Amino acid sequence: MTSQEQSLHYLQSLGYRLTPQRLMVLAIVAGGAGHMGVDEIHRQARAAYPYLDLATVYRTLRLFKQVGVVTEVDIDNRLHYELTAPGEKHHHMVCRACHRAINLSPHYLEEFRDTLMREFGFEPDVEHFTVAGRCLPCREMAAAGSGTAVESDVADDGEVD
Amino acid sequence: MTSQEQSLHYLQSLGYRLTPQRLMVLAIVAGGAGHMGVDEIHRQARAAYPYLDLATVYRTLRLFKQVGVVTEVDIDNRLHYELTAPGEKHHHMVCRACHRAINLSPHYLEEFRDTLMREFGFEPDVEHFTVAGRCLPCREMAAAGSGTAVESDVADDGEVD
DNA sequence: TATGTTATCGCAAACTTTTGCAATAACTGG
DNA sequence: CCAGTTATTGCAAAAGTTTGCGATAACATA
Repeated sequence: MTSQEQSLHYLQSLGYRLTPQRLMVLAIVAGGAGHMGVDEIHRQARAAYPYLDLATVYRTLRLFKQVGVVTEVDIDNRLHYELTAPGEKHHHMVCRACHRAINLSPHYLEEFRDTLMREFGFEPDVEHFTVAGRCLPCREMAAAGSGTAVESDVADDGEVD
Repeated sequence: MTSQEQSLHYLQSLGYRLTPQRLMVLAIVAGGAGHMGVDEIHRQARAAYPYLDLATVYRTLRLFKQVGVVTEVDIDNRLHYELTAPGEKHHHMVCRACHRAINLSPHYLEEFRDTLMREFGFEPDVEHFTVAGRCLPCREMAAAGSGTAVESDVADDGEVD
């Protein structure tokens, strides 16, 4: 059985119902390469199933995230989702200049997690983790010229309002 | 000169203008104990200056954060701000069950930051950092009974929709 | 297969945060 | 102290996300 079918089975075992909307959203997220924006998921889903509401897409993705089927990434204040690949789990570093997301192996977080557990009894959600910052290309660009490693829209730092 | 006056001076030195709105917001955030929600800041500000718009509050706080005057904390999907205490800088652990924020010394992040810089050239924003997770009281409560260490509203995990 | 229970959906509206724009006010130089 | 420049404001509206609610459909049981 495919990993999609496994996910659906798992949902059902938790008492959630299998609906065409959920199948649809799962298929689309599984089909897309990398993290997809919510609106893109919605647009694709509506192509096949025109009545599917945006709110349903949000609710479905939130559920999928909760049970670990997808991973949520906040990119420039917008939610994005990707299929959780069990076994190749990873975290994200999101550049605040170019908004690209770079994968990060869980290895880099294990020690941090252990420390928090030991010192505070605080159990961090490290099943997924996003760090904001500045990526290498953008930092070099900033050092040299005016700010971003990609040509797209970017609110650079020095500006006023 | 007080730390508030220093902040204002600093803003001016960066070319930003000193407006009554900015003074007001700064005074309120400085006066409040701990992190304050945006609406609470707005409410208090309007008591003394009724025309102050919510958008201005958001813009002002974003500016303050950008220049390092305040620290932003995301608590349960809502922005909160507190005065940045230079010298006693700290990060936050936010419990996803009770939504309380626990302070975290920067010490715990230095090594993580160094690793990311060394391995990826990625410079994480560790001037402020928020980790989501579950605090000790909530975890104990969950192990025993129904989920949260405080009586307030909480979306517990097991529920559906 | 028919029936009951209730999770889920679609819709509309709320909520939080951001943005465009014209009017205003803070700073600058004379 | 006055006039010019332009950052900042208030307002209105957009954008992204969440929520309430009645209707519907998925699952369980008989």
